[in-house]
Amino acid sequence: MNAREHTALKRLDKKFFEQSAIDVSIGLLGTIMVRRIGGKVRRARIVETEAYLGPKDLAAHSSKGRTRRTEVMFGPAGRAYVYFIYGMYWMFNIVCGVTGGAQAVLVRAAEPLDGWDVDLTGPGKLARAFTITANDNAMDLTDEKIHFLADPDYRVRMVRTKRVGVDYAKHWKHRLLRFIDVGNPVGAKLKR
DNA sequence: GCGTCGATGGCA
DNA sequence: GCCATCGACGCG
Repeated sequence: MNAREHTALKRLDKKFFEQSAIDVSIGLLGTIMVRRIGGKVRRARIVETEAYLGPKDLAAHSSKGRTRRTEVMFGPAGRAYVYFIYGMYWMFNIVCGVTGGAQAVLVRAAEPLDGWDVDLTGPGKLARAFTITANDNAMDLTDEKIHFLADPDYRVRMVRTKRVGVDYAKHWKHRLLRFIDVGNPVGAKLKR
C-alpha cells in the first residue's frame, strides 16, 4: 500500500456480499475496511472473520427466528448487523447471502493502517475503535461511511478454526467457521 | 505468560 | 438466565 496507493482499489459491491457467509468470510481477509466519521478516515486490513450460516446454525442469532434485533439479518446482503453484548460491547457483522437466508459474517480483528496506533484484535475492540454502534445497524456497507476495498496484490495465508464462544451451539460448535490470516503479523498473534 | 472472574445490559 | 467480550488481577 504505498506506490500503488493512488491507483483506485476496487470497492466490494453488493454482489460480493451476496455470496455465502463462508465465501464472504474468506473473501474479506486481506481487504481494507474504510471508515469515514467526524471528517476522519480510518483504515485497517481485515485479518479475522467468522461465518454464521443462518437459522439452522445454532450459533447464529437468526436461529432464534425473526425478532426486532435479528430483523436486519433476514434482509438483503451488504448491510450491517450491529448488536450489543455483555453490557458494554458492540459487534459488527455483515449480512450476506440471499435475502431471507439470514447469514452474516462477524468481523473480529484487523491490522490498523496509515500509522493508526490502535489494538483491533477482538470484535469489541474493533467496533469501539471504528466507532460502530446501534446507529450503524442496517447501514449499507457499500456506502461512503463504511466500505471495503479489495487489494489484489496482498497475499492471504488462511487458517480455519472453530468459532469463539459458541459452546452452546450443539454440533455447530465444532464447525471450522472462523478464518484467520496468519500471514499477517496481527493475525499471526491471534489465539487459536 | 496464562487462567480466572467480575462488569454490565439487551434479549428471549 | 443467558451471552459471537474485555481487562484486571493473582500467581510465583
